[in-house]
Amino acid sequence: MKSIAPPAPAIGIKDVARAAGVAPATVSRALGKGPISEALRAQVMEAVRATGYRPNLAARRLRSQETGTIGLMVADIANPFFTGVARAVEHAAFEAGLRVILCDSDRDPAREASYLQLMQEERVTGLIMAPTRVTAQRLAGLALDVPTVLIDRAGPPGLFDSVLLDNGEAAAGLVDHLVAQGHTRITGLFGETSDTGRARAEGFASAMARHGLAPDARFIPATTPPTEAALAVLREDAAPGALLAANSLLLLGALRATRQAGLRVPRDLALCGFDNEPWTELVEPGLTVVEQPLEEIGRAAMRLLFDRLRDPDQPVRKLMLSGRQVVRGSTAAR
Amino acid sequence: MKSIAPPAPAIGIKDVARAAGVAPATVSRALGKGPISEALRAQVMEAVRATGYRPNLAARRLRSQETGTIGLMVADIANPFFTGVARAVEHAAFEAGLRVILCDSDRDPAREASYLQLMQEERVTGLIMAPTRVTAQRLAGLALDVPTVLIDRAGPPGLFDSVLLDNGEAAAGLVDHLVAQGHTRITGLFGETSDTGRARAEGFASAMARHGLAPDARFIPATTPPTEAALAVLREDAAPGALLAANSLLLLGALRATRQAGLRVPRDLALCGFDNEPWTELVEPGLTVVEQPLEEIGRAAMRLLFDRLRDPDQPVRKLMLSGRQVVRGSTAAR
DNA sequence: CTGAAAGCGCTTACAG
DNA sequence: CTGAAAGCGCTTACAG
Repeated sequence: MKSIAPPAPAIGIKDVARAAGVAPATVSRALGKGPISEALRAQVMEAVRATGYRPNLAARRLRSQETGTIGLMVADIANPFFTGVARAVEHAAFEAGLRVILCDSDRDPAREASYLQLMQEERVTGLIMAPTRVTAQRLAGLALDVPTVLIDRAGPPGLFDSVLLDNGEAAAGLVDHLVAQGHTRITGLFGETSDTGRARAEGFASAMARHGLAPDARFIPATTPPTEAALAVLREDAAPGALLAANSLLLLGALRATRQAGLRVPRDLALCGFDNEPWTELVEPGLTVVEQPLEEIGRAAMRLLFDRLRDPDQPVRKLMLSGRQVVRGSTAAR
Repeated sequence: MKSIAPPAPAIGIKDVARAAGVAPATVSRALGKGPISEALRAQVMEAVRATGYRPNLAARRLRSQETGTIGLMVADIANPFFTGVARAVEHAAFEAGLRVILCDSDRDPAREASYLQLMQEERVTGLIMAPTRVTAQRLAGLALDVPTVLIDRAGPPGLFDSVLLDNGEAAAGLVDHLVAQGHTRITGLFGETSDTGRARAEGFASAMARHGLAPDARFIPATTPPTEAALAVLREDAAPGALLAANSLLLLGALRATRQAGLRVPRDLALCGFDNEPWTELVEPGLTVVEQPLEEIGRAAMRLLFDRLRDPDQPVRKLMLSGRQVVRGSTAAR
């Protein structure tokens, strides 16, 4: 039995040129932006159709030295934050006629290094990346010769364009809201090894101070199960009246802890935190959260990248976007 | 002020060859798999290090006619189903030394067509794709000359390798479970325009018949808000004792409907459906669902693709994976 | 095992 | 506006 698919006839620009009765260069011009008469262009396009020609992007890239490709490196594509950003980046890229190579680092610095190497071999037009803390620090000494925009973490000061949530402002906003609801004993739960956690803790502390309250910030090691961490706090003698969880894992842990402790929200304890994930609306009562503008973060990253490509020498920019406070039942006045 | 980054020195294989005192071909062999003495290889590697050389993948691809690239086309990367599959595909690709180009079709046939064209111009090694129904039908006449594996939808019979959940079996399993809990009046909610919905409806109907029960299957148009659709059913005179929702949107709608109707789950109504999304565990009571093996779907798709590349003439395969039933409070016996 | 030469499929100065 | 020629940076027969 013969193979159905022949071993690829491989139609090239020369075949099209022959079919159209023109030079290969003319075909290239008809397909691209080169100067060409309308008559010849139509003639060429017809030949393209007749031959079923498809440009070979590898050849085009090698010759033109432009890849039209964006690298997108995230820590975990299954995380809704990165998924949302990735979606926006992909869409912006499509509209700009660019391809995106997806790199999921899995929060593994070795994978990040490997992918960084790949991005350079790909000669990507630009890179949008959410580095781990480890890689972010290494970035300074890496001599990355790819225009890069960092998301979620700014990296070494002054070296990379970046876009991130205004974490301090967002945490402060949550404090303001809790205080407005009559709370004074507020405990904040923050990721210990997270830059983002630090930034949120600072906003938390300064807002508490502004209200003349004592900030009770707890830094939770990544190794401690969030539910246990929250439970420990709730069982202290001077248990808080409100809990602010600095990321969705901690918020989920806090919620589970309230259930295990038999506390009613918001009656016994107010609860709020970060990231407007679907489940935060569906639990009863719904949880008050700060929503990150995922779409806008992705689009802004692309915008910064394009600006950088246009003018490589412009000053480095750090774009801070405001979160949106979504108030739900978990912080209702008692 | 001068630019910090010089206009790219562009170190090529010839520069490395000169530094190592060998021919360019030798450098190529040292970097690749060509036969070479250990001494020369070491010599070359040292020169590579010294010069900071990075291979140009566009050139390598053009010459070798191998791109080492996988196209991944999903309907919506923000959908947890596709996110999970994408993650698995990305990881499998990384391990195999392949890159993945992410294509989010946004369920838009025009975008799909555009991306399909791109994949061919990229000369991707293979394509893994979740087509819309429209594109799935067109696929037969498209003369796609890229090895392709379909996910989530099998497409034209016998044309493409595919991997999907055994939807009929999964729906039947849910029916069996409900019946075991004592239910007889079971209504199924299915997406009207969805192939997946059809397959689940068939499993639903045959399982009901097997139990000697009358199947009450409702096909909900995509234009009808899920909550309203479910509410309408719950307000009928002969309201069901159990609801089976064939996708997570319908399940969410059903949940909201029970709340709006003031029904208690599972006391007044049992509820179950598809996709083990985080919120299904967090609502009270937790919802009984069928979990799709996302990781395995992605890995299996890659496996089918590799097999196809190895042997292009082997028969087309349709791989059906079993879902996992996650039983929670929403279907507890009353 | 090693080198010199050809060529992958395009685009782009260079002439006309 | 059009064509002939060169060359992007590699890999791979082809000799030796």
